[in-house]
Amino acid sequence: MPSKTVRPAYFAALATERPDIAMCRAAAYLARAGEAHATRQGLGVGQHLVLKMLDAVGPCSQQVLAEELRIDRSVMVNVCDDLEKSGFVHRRRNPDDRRSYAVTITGEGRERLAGAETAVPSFLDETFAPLTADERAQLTALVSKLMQL
Amino acid sequence: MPSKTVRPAYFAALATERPDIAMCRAAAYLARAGEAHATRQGLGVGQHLVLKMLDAVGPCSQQVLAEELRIDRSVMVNVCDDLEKSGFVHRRRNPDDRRSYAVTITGEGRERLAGAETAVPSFLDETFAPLTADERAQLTALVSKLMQL
DNA sequence: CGCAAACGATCTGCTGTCAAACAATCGCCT
DNA sequence: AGGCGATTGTTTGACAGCAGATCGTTTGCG
Repeated sequence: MPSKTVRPAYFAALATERPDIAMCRAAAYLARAGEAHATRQGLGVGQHLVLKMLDAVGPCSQQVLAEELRIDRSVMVNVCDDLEKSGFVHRRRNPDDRRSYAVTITGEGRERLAGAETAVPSFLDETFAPLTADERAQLTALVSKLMQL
Repeated sequence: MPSKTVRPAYFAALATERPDIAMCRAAAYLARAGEAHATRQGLGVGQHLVLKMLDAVGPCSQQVLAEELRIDRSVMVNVCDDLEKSGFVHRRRNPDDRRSYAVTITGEGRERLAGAETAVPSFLDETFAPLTADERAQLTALVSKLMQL
């Protein structure tokens, strides 16, 4: 989208000097786009990620979900509450350690996840449109290395 | 920092599949590090950026500062308030357009900025330690292109 | 067995950000 | 001239994220 004003464009200079600021601003843009896409789909970003992880690795405690998805515990509570209210997961006590829940995805949850997943590629194509597939892969690799994965 | 548990490490897989999520998590890490560094220096991140831009391009309205630095207008109000209270900037009405301010950096503000700037390189070296200088430049270039700068 | 420490889930309070509304001012248009 | 939409700075309300305390449960250790 072209900018209507031909201002000094100081931000470009700042971005080259402060990669941390540039990353934060880019992430804010991505977060807004993702949130908008998620609400269009009627499924929150966190909810989507939880369903996706449960489908991939099986039942988990909220603790593991929170740590692995980098979502705060106290936020995970509400995410799982909403998912349970919608019937996409069910929580029952882990018989081996009754302190923890075994959060499990339901059949209905799998269907919901499948529907949401089909919309992801086009969303990524839109939001990462300025980058080629190769550049996108480079970016992913660099970010992963930054976080020491 | 090594992780104490050798869990499935699902996040690494998620990061390769969802670059948007990976970017958001990395940016959150950077934001936390930057905020911690800023409070150590006693100058907020936004305040630092405003001083830096004023020093680079001269007096600006809060609107221009907000748009260029990607800070919300209603946040910029408090940032400029604090800077003015500290004596680092002064606001006077623009005589040509009395709706807007001409926010100007003071001599004291320049001194404060210079002190804060000297601490930036070491901060960047710490937070971007996993990346080489070349990779850091690649990352910056990719992020800039993503935001179409 | 009894008790202290640790852990998982939840709740509460605080902080920061953003959207929407509002007053003052400007530019435009007839 | 005058009216009306747009812009600038500000205030307010809502909401997400996070730190810390709480409650129930389990584990370890004498």
